[in-house]
Order: sequence, then C-alpha cells, then structure tokens
Amino acid sequence: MSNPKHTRPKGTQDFVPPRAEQKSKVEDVFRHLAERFGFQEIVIPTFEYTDVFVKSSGTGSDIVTKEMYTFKDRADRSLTLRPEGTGGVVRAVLENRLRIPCRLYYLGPYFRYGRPQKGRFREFFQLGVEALGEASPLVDAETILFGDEFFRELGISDCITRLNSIGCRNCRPAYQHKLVEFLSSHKDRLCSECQLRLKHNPLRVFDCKQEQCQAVLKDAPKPGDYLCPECSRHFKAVQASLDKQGLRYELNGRLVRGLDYYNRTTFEFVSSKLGAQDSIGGGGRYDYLVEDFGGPQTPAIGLAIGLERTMLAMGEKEQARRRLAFVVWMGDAELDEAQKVLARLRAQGIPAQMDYDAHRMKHQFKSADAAGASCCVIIGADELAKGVYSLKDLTTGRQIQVPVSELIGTVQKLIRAQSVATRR
RNA sequence: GUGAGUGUAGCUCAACUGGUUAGAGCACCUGACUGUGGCUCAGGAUGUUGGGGGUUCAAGUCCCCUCACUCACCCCA
Repeated sequence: MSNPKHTRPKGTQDFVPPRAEQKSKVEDVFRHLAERFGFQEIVIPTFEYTDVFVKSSGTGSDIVTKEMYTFKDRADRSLTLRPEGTGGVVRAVLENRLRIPCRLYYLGPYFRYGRPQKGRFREFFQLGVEALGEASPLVDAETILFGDEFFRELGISDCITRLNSIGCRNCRPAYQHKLVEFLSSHKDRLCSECQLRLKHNPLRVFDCKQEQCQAVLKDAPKPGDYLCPECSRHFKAVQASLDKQGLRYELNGRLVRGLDYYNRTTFEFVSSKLGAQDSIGGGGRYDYLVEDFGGPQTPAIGLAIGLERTMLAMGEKEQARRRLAFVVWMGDAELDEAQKVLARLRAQGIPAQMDYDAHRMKHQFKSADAAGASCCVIIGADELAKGVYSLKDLTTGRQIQVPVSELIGTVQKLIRAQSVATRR
C-alpha cells in the first residue's frame, strides 16, 4: 500500500474481478427490467456544455456551485463532466427531435467533486429512466413500482420507499413563504445551524435532532397541508395507485431532493445497510424542465439509481466457483490432445483454460483451484490408452472417467449443477 | 468546502510510560507427495513502519508539514 507508483485519483474506484462481474449483472437486470417497462436505451455524451447542467440542476444547487468538474477545451468552450443524467437526456430529446411521449433509460458514469465517503464517489455509476410526456399520476406510481421491482429482483429486502409531494409553481412558494415566516418568528428558539438552514433550505429544519427545534416545529405549517387542489389530487392518486398495487411506502414531508427541477411527486429508496448516505435511488416529476430547455410544455418524471450504493445494499456474496473448466495434462505426450480438448470445450461455449507453464500436475491443479475453476478435465497416459478422460469436480473432489464422446455433455451438466447449487 | 479518525509484510493486526536485530495469523513459495487442488506436517521468503523534516544518546512510538485512505457534516446516487 505504501509503494505503488501510480494510484487512482481520489474518489474513483477499480472494479476488480468479482466486483466487475457483479456490476454488469446489476446492469443486466436493470436493462431487462427497463425494457419490460417500455423504456428504450439512450446513450449520450459524458460531458456537455456547462450551461446544460446549470440549466437543469439550477444555479443555486450544490451540484452547480461546488460539485461540478468543469474545464475549458482548447477552443475555450466551457465543458462539464456530467453530474446527473436528466439534463443531458432532455437536451438530447430536443436536439434529436424525438417524438414525445417517449420512455428512455440510460446507464454510465457520472462525476461530482466532493469529499468521498461511504457510498459517495467522485466518479460513480447511475442507472436511470425518464418518461417524457406523460402526466398521469399513474405514471408516477409506475416509476416507483419500477424502482421497487428492480431492488426486489436483486434481493434487496430491507429497502424502504419514501414519498412526498413538493407541490407546483403555485403552491410551493406559498408554503415556503409560510414556513419561513413561521420559523423566523421563533428564530431565537432555533439552534444556530437551523438559523442558517432557515436561509437556504428551510425544509431541512424538520430534520434537526435538537429538542428545542423539534418543539418549535410542533406548531409549524405542515408541507402536506398547503398543496393546491390539483397537486393534492395528483398526490392522492399516486398513493391510491401504490396502495392498489400493494406497494408499501412512507410519507415523508421533508423529502425535498436537491435538484431545482423537481415538482409534485418526489421519492427515494433507502437501505439501512449503507451508513449516512442511505439513499440508493431517487427521483421525481419535473414538469417544467423541457419547457425551460426551450421545448414544448411537457410533463415528465424520472428515476436515478446509484449503482455502487445498490451493490452495497446487496451485501457481499459468497465467492462462488466460476463457470470454468480447467484442462490438466500430464506431459508433452498429452499436450496436443489437451489443446484439442480445450478447443472443443470452447467451441461448445464452455469457458476453458489450461496452464501451459506448469509441468507438474500438482501445479496445474493449484492453478485450477486458484482460478476458481469448477472442474478439471484430466488427460494422462492412462486416459489416452483407454480412450477416456478423467473429470474431477473441484467442489466435491470426486473424480470419474468419461468416454471421449461424452465429455462435453458431462462437463456441461456438471457446471450447470454447480451454478444452481451456489445460487441458493 | 468543514470536522474527526487511521496509515506497520500481499491481507488482518501486535510491539508496555521512546530503548538492542519490528512480530503473529492468514495468504505465498518449497518439500513430505515425479498422476491430483482444498486438509495435515516440516521448512522458507517478505518490510524505505505512507513520505519529508524536527526533538533526542536513541523514534514505529513525541512534534511539525505533506500525501493517502476512512467516517461524518453539507448535500446527494
């Protein structure tokens, strides 16, 4: 740890073998599910002109003020490594004149500059879906259902869904105003931190753990009570749909989301396995954003899932044997035959490998074990004389002889049986 | 951006209030076992104690700087 000459940049990570595979499995589950829900993949640049993100996240947001990787290119254009997905997607939908409504999904790396901690990186991976042009509260419910289904398929059982509505252009400012007014009148009873919160994020005061502040909040105006009739109806319809589909959720009036573009429904998924950064995914409606980008008035809703947080929530899986056969050869006399067998296995879609350097069989078995192979095909003088191969199951240590013609089938059966066994 | 904690072998960690040659387990290599991994036994290799400076007769240990990692705040995936 002390020596390496080159190290990865702060906040980045290497996905070394078992984890890289786990990552792509999660991505596969996401792709299949997204397609089942009618989403189509969109691939857009990893960097955009800076104003795309300034526009989408909001000038005052933390992302824009302190978390963006912004740089000038050689022609002095300001570019930014994407800190979030929605802005670029909206830009691409308009620029390519995609027909709206449309449902899109995407996945890839994102970048935010900040101090790394558990579940937070400077380069991180997100899986997202966006439904543009659908206004129904049933779509909100469906998006939430999508997230829930995704986590369920990955076996994340302790996941809680939080739900809120932050109102619209009309009722949100009115509520904020009322809240600030109320809190200001009790300013002297709030802790110092809350006095600051009052200025830039008054809703956060609800999260304060100080008793004095909680006492003040008892009589504070509640977020839910100030929704306009339309927003209120929308929110109730979302809940009714979720109820009907048996999806459990917690109402949380403080759930605000940090990006300026959200309105009405906001939601997030949290897991207890993560530490302080417990949100594994979140999203909400953004009915004004497309218009803000110069497009037609378009209702929209999206969801973003944090890949590495999802993997944290999944926990460590037991290291299973790989789907891999190892060919063991006895001496130079058997080397040609061994290579033929190797090729036959591969031709049948069975991952196979051999150790050319190890001349002692003992070494070859060690290599097989170290590689995590699930079986060894052994080719020695006895086998060649008898017209068979020996096949050793590395999980049980049992070894059998199979006729040359039955090798492929037997190996396939063995590997399949093992992958079923390790999955339980 | 703010705060706290931790850096000793490939990994997990020891080393009393500064005191001789910095240790152990796991992993690794060799052999017992020239047709068999995991088990057992016997041997073996391994360190600029993250880096730099300072105090001291003497620094892994104390002080300063720096770097890295970790956790938390802010905020979010």
